[in-house]
Amino acid sequence: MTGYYTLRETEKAVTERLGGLELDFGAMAAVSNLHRAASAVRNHFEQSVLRDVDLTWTGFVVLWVVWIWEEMETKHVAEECGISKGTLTGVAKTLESRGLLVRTVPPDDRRLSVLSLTGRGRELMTELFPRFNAEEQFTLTGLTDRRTQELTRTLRHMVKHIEENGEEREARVRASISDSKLPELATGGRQQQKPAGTRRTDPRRRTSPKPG
Amino acid sequence: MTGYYTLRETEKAVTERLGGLELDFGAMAAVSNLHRAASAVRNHFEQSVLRDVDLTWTGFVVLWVVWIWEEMETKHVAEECGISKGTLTGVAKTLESRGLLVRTVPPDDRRLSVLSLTGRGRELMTELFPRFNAEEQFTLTGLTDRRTQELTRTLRHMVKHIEENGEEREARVRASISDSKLPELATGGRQQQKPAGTRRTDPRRRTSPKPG
DNA sequence: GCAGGATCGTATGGACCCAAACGTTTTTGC
DNA sequence: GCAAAAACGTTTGGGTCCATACGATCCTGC
Repeated sequence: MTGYYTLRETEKAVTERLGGLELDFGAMAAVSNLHRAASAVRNHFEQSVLRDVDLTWTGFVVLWVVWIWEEMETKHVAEECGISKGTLTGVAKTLESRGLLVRTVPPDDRRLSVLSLTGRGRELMTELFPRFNAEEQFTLTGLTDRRTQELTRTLRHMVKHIEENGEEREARVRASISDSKLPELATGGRQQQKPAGTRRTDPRRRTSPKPG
Repeated sequence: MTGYYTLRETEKAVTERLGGLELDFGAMAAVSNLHRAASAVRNHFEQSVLRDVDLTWTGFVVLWVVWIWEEMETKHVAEECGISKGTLTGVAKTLESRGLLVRTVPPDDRRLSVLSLTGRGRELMTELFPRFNAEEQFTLTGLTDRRTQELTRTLRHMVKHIEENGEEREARVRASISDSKLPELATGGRQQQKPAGTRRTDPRRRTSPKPG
């Protein structure tokens, strides 16, 4: 039903492939199912509430954030939506062309750009969001309130941990990898020659979309 | 630290925006954190183990699936990876050009295309995957085995429910929406005029990546 | 045998997505 | 005051991603 192969078959195949190496299959299953579930949920929204209003997932999330906060600088919108500011530029342009959102430049700081919904944008969200929320409930059908809360708590824990310790960990991991033979293995010798020298300013996007 | 606004502020703002409407904030928080966590985890992998071997998330998942199953028809690879077959064509081409994977056409059915890793592809995964698994563990730091298992169980439950009931639900939701004023609202009157007539064959991608 | 249909992988177009580079505007240091 | 630095949104280039529309190949019924 779900996958082409069962869990047990997969684990067996992985074990064969990795022989004696010590692997944490529990962590593997958890992380794997995290992406599986997120993908299934997102797909469900795209195929139900979003499809006939012709909104992408990202477009909807942007509308949602701007709707909730009335108006917001693009930088913060990108952070809240979990996308890069460069991506947001394009998405906002699309939504603006459809008359759902406007961009304004505040006179006191003309570097900024502030997003806000149009009347029709607000009307759309007022009509759309309750349906969206109903599908959120649908995706959790069969779970008790207690289990849903436990799920939320666990996920929050992961997010917090990664946000607090991820950057340091990433640096360490990358250092270890660059000392290994992995890079040449991956590219086949012909190096990618990244300029790497001049880092400008703002890096790294936020980890995620929507509220807390 | 984490977001620009706190959870409580967000809920307050949502409540203001939706006044008396009945919303399930618990479901909202769970679904929201699901995406937040998935995004944080994926981002962590991209910035740690994948970055200096110059693999995208999707590229890695494709390699992983092909690695585990030795060789596999592209259709099934796409399903297992949670991407469309059209997307896979491009990704496979990229990986092939880097000498990590090869495509072969079986003589008995020349419509098919079968993927398998090259020697270097296998070597890469043997070296890379244990590091990947270590980061999976890292993302779950601080959770007991019991909580991790509970997380997995809950997520599996969601995936299963959506896979079994999603399609029907989506049809119902879309019917309800097309009876409402939402479509015109969203597009501003000027209809999108989708051809809509000729549905060919295979629709709908699989919901997810990686094992069970 | 041989049309018609089903199913395969691929090509295309448009949206998304990030990293990096860029130009403008504001802030900082002196 | 005024250059240098910082911060902003946007642009660009390359890759992913889906839906759709193919062309090619198998399969089916007659």
